[in-house]
Amino acid sequence: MLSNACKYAIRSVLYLAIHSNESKKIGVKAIAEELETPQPFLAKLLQQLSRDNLVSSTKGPNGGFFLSDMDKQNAIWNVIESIDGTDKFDNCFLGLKKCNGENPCPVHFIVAPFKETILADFRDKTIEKYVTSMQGTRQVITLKDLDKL
Amino acid sequence: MLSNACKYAIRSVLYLAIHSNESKKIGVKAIAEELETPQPFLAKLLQQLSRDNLVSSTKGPNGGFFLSDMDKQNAIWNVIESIDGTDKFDNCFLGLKKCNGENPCPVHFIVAPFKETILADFRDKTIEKYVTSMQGTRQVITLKDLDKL
DNA sequence: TATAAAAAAGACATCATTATCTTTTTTACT
DNA sequence: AGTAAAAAAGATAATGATGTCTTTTTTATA
Repeated sequence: MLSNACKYAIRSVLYLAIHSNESKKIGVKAIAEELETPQPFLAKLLQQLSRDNLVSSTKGPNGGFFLSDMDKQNAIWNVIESIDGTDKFDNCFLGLKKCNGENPCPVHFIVAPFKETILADFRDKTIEKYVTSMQGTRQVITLKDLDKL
Repeated sequence: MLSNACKYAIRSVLYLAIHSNESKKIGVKAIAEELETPQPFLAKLLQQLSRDNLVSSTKGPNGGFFLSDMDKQNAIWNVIESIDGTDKFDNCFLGLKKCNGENPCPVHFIVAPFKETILADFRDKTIEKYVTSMQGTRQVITLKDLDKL
């Protein structure tokens, strides 16, 4: 569904939302170690997110990445747009060019409700809200890739 | 979600389920033209499906591919196993190695119900039943890739 | 001002997917 | 038997995703 790149990016954004702020910036190295993702690859992704104003950054000593309060008003959807593009969410599960309620593929009505649900979540729920609901449960730990628990 | 290869394969199987039988075999060329997929690539996929006994074939003049009644008792799931493998269905949407109800990623409870639904459909509904429900509506036409309608 | 730390940028390497092309095997039919 | 049609198999090519390495730019601070 999502590329590795996009998964890394989403997890980074959520990680930064939880652990960083204007006065506590975090470097690529630390983020990559924490999320257990390839460091130079993640650097590219953070650059891209930075270009699209989804994460903030400062260069130089004590520099790093962080999420401003404004950044936290973005949605996961914006991250997906930035890294993968969102075309795939429009596409038919079986790859048909014209597939819709009028002219459905054999799995259309199985897949369509899910798309609605997940798209609504990704589009409408801000990063900030994600953090809130993560802190409600103990989901914070699960941003890591590994099974260290 | 599914690779192109797998989408082509599923559509081919459904196409054969509708249009072929023991005494009406169809060649790769015709299938590829009908579904508008790359012909030599589709040939590879049909070979793979044939090795896994998901489609039947005979060589030589008047040979071709077809679905026997037994073949029609398979599920879409078997096609996915054959072409893509089904690992991706076990994996977390955000790529976390340990993600489950006990230890959920931030989107776990959004994604999990869908997985159940679609997996049940893919695993338990036979090709034959797919054909029946396709013929109930007019979904047959939508196996094509293009918007000719 | 010099230095070092950090992101930004660009070039390169690797791998899987997608796709094509060629040769071989099988088999019906003349 | 010979031929032609079709799948099966194998080798090769093109592309995009993934990942690494090196250089440049920016900036805090000694």
